[in-house]
Amino acid sequence: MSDKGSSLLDIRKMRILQAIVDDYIMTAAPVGSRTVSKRSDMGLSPATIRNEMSDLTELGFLEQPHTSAGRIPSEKAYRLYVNHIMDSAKLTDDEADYIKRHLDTRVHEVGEVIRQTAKVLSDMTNYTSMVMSPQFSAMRLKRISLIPVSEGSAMAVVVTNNGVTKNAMIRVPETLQPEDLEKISKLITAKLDGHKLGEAINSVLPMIKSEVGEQADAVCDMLTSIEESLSETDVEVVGASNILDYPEYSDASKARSFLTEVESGSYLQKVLSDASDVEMSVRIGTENDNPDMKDCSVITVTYKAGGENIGSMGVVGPTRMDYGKVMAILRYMSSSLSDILSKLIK
Amino acid sequence: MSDKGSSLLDIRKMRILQAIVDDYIMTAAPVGSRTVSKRSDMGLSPATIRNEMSDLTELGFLEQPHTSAGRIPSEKAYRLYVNHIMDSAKLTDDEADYIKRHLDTRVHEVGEVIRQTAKVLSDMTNYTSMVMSPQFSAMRLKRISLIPVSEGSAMAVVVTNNGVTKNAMIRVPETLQPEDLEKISKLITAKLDGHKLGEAINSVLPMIKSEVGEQADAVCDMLTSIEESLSETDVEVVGASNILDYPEYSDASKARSFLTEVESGSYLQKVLSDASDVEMSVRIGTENDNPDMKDCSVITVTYKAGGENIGSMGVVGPTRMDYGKVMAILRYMSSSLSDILSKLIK
DNA sequence: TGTTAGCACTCATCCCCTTCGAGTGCTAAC
DNA sequence: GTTAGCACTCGAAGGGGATGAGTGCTAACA
Repeated sequence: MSDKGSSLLDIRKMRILQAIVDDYIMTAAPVGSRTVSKRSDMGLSPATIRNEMSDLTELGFLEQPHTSAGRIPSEKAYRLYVNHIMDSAKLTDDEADYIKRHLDTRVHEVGEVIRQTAKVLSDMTNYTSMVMSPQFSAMRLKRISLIPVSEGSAMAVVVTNNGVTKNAMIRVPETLQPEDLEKISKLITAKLDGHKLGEAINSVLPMIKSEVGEQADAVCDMLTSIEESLSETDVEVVGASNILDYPEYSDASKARSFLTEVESGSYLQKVLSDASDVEMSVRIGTENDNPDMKDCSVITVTYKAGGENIGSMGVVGPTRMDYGKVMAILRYMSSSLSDILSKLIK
Repeated sequence: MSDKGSSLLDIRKMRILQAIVDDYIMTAAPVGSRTVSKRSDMGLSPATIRNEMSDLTELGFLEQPHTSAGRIPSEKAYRLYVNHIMDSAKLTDDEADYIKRHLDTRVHEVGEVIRQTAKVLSDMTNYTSMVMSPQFSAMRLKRISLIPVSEGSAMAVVVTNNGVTKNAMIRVPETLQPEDLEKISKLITAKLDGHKLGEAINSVLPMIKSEVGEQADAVCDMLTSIEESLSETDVEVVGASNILDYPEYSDASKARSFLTEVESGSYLQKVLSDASDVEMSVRIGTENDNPDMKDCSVITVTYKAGGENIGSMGVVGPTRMDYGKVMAILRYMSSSLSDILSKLIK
């Protein structure tokens, strides 16, 4: 049996597989030949479907929980479904409306927008949503202000040229006076203006050094720890408890390990970071290299501001996820968020 | 039968009740007379215990799931237990050690300390923990810096005299230039220095007004929205999924409503705010005026800095909670956190 | 040669029934 | 007042059918 790539199933098998996946996504119950025969309007008898399903099982697209149950899709099936089969759903007018109404464009702070986005995403999909805040590494700086907090520590407020801000507590030499910090702020703001922080450290720092004289080392340390702080990305996760609505997580220990993993956030953060350059990515089941997520799928999209990718967001749910709907929602949300941010941060 | 206040059970009933509550807290299973007779070294036969248990049931301290099961404590019993019966446990050396090792005193940022505290609290108790960040209303200001972000918006960084910081994005008139903001920052910092923000708005504002002339209204608006932002208290919640370890939450829908409530955070925030003046408070079951929390108990303590209460933290778990241990841990953590903050923010 | 009806077979689920045992409440004796 | 004894209760656990959804195979059909 020659397997010239999994996409080369004949049309009929494709349609049967689609019917099975669609049904299983809705019901979470193994799908039998009779059901397929009735639901897919192909005019084939259950017996014929059975033969095809048997083939599909042999090819690894279907699995049988036990002899006399129906079939459930394998990961391979979901992969094929996502890549080649599924109807790429359009949002209904109601759904688009809902998003428009709940993403309040009057909000004027980036963090608030991020939180709203996560909330809407989770409410609409009924899965767990996550939204990464815009990444600084891609943005150009406008200003860095050092504000004295106590002897030996200061808060650095970094503002980008598109109006996103972030703060970092840093240590400063105790000898530095508030006025010194103000001077340094002005100096590094003048020098860094328009650069990205990462490159600034290398190319601009030497120039700064020559001007600050004895405080050169201190300034260098400060910039380094600012850069460190800024490279930490915040992720807003909402709706983790939605997972309990799905029967595959009715087992408390499975739910527990999912929720613990989500609460720690480290894996999700990694996925979002990794996905920050592909427009849309889908990880199905064990494609997540994390055993706690082996029964989950994670779908991410990037969002932009000023034509550049500056962050990503996504949805986590059971592998039996409504891929079409979620992908449609994510696409729409991505462009909504990009619009809002572009306006917000000009 | 005269009931002169629930605390007036005779000694023997108290000890029996204690044995039952202790056992039930450990096992989550109804406790029978034989068990009590064996475990409590009172040298009484099961039959005698049965008579007492019957009385305790009549008095409302015990409940019977069904005729042939043992008894479980009622809320009233937990209340009595907490108020009058339980041994106020001491931490073991191991536990105290664990806290010392994991509350890193070298951390120099308040938010980080809060997060660590919540993590340790949840890890040690295996319940859900929550820690409120220090409240600004009680603290005196040292500095307010306005940093231009984009036309029409600025970030206000507020620093208290004990080194706690918080930021707020605010709108500013588009006509204001960066230099104006700098001037205003210096002015309000000079005037507000040492005052609490709330009182400052009323007493200091008039003075400021006279000095800023035409910008008086703008400054007033700015201060008002800063005050608004600062009065929002952040709560760090950790370990929500721990609840799934307890059999009383093996029912998915119960777990779901608990987790949803916790995720929203609004009730917990309310509890922490309400509890901010009593050293330790315990809410058992329906004493929480929130139906989703009717099977939970919430214990809170306050923490201090510079001798003043500036925040609170707590633990949420099933009513069958290890009150003695949790209260001991909270007491210890409260003083640890107070110490750390007092040092950190001098 | 692909499609279909027919049929025996499998196996999880449901329901009923029994058994088991932990626990109670009552009574009578110590 | 305390305790042993005993009948009674009732949930939990376990053991069959009965049910029915679904399969795979075979033989007939177009």
